[in-house]
Amino acid sequence: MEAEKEKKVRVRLAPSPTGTLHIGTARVALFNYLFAKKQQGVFILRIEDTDAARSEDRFEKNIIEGLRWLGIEWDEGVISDQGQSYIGDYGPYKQSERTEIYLKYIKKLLDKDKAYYCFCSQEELKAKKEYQMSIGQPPHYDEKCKQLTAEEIEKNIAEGKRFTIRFKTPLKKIAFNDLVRGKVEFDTNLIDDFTIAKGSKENITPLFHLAVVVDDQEMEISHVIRGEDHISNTPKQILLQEALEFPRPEYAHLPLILGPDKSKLSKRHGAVAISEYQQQGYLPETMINFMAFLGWNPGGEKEIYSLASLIEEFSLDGVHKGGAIFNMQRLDFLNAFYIRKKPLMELTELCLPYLLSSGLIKKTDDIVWLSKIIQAYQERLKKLSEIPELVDFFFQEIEYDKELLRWKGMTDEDIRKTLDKTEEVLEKIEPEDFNKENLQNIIMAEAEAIGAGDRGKLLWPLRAALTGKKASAGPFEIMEILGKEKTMERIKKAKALFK
RNA sequence: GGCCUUAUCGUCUAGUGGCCCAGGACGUCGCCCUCUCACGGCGAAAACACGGGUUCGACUCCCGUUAAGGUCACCA
Repeated sequence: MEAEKEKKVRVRLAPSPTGTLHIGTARVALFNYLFAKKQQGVFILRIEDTDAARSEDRFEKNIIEGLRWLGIEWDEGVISDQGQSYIGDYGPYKQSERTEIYLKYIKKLLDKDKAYYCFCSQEELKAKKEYQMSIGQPPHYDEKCKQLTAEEIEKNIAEGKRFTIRFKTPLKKIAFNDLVRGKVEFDTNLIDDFTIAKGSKENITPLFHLAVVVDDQEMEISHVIRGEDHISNTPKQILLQEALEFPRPEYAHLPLILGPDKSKLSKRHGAVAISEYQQQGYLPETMINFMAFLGWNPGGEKEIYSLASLIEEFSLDGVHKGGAIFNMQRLDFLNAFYIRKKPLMELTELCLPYLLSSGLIKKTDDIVWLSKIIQAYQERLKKLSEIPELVDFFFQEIEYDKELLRWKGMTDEDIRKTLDKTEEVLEKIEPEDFNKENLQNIIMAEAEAIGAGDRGKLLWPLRAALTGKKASAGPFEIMEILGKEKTMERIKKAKALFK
C-alpha cells in the first residue's frame, strides 16, 4: 500500500471522436483533471479512434475545443486536430496511429494460445444471438472457431476471408477494488470470448478492450477514472491485463448523469454537447461548478467553487455511488450568478457575438456605450443568448401596443396628460444632465405629485414608452443610455397614440 | 431475462451510532423592497423507500423486499 502511494499519478481521458463532447464525458474529464492536479499527477488526453468508420475529425476538434473552453488542460496528449501533434513521450496519443503497438500484443496473445481467429460472419452471429435471446438465454459467442486447426486458419486467411480475433476467456472469478464502490466481483462464466481485433490479411485493427489495456499499460496509467457504464468492461480488461502480464491500475467508476426520467442522460433529454451549452451562453465557470457537484461535493455548505478551489478540495472519497439527475434550473441559477459576478467589460465582450449575429449592432459600435446597456441588464441575464431580445429596443424603433402603455385603469386622457407632463419636465433638463441620478430625482418628485400615492401612473407609461416592453430595466438608466433626443422622440411617438 | 450497482425534501446534497422530531442550495409558495422584470431581505411547505435484525440507542451497521439504473456489438 505504501509503495502504491509512491507511484506517480497518471490518469487519462479517452474519448472516441464519434460525437461532440458530451457533458458526461466532460465531467469525467473534470474529475480526472481534478484528481491529477490534486496529486501533482499527469492528466492525459488520448483519442480512441480505432473505429475508423464512425470517427470524424470534426468531433475530435469539438472535443479538444470544448475541453479548452472549460479550462481543463491536459499535460500529455493530442494538442491539435491538424495532423500528428502531441505533447508527451509515449508515442502518438491517437489510437489510429498506434496500430503497430497493438499488433505486437495481439501476436503475443495468439502465440501464447490466449486468443484465436474467428471467421464467423456477422449474419451468422446475429442469428445465433437472436435465437439465444428468444429462449431467454444471455447472448454468448458459441466458440465455434475455437477448435479450428492451423491449416484451416491459414487457408481462410490466405483466401482473404475477414476475421476477428477473440480472447479465450478463462473461467474464474475477478474481483477488483473500486475506489468509489469498494469491492466489485464478477464471474467470468458470464463473459464470452470477446473480440479484441478485426480485419483481414492486409489490415488488422484492434478493438476497444485490447487498445485500452495496451495503452493504459504503455502510458503507465495509474488510475482509470471513468463512467459507471464501463464497470462491466472492467473484468474483461483485467483478464487481458493478466494474460499480458500487465500490472493492474486502480479503478474508480463515477456515477452517471441522469435525465429527469432517471435514465442515462442522452440527446432525447435535450442538449448534451458542451458546445451547445457554450452557444446558449452558459459560462465555463458555470459548467465546471455544476458538473463538479453532480455526484460529488466537498462536504461543507459552500457551493460556489472555481476550478482552482475545486482542485484544493477534490477527493475521490466524496464521490457518490448513485447517479445524479441533471437539474436545468440549478444550471440557470449558477449561470445567472456567475454573470452577475463578471466584470462589466468582460461580460460586454461575451455578449458581443450574440448582439452581432442578431443584427442589432455593428462591429464599429461604441463599446463603452454598449457596456452601459449590458450593465443595465447584468442582473437580469440568465444566459448570454438572451441578451438580444432583452435590449433590442435600444437599437430599434418601437412599434407600440397601445394597451401596454395603460396603467391600472387609466383612461386615454389620463395617459396623455401624464405623458405630456413627463415630456414637459424632461424638456427642461439639459442633455448633459441626462443622467440616472438627476433624472431619478426630478421624475420621482413628479411621479409623487401626479400619482398621489401611485407612482405607477407616471412611471409605467414612461417606461413602456421608452421600451415597448412590459418588463425591463428601470426608466432612469434607460433614459440615460438613450440620451435626451431619443427619449423625447419615443415619448412623443407614444403620446400620439392617445390624441 | 442474466450479471453488476444504487436508494435522505420535487432536484443537487450534508449527515460515517447519540450533536438530527434531519442542515444547506436550486426550485416552489408567502411577505418586504418596487412602475415592471430582475436583484436583495425575511419566512414557509417539503425527505431518511419498506420490513426484519444488531445495539442502551439507528438516517447511519447486517439481512431481505421493493423500486430504479447500468451492461450484455466485428461501438467506445
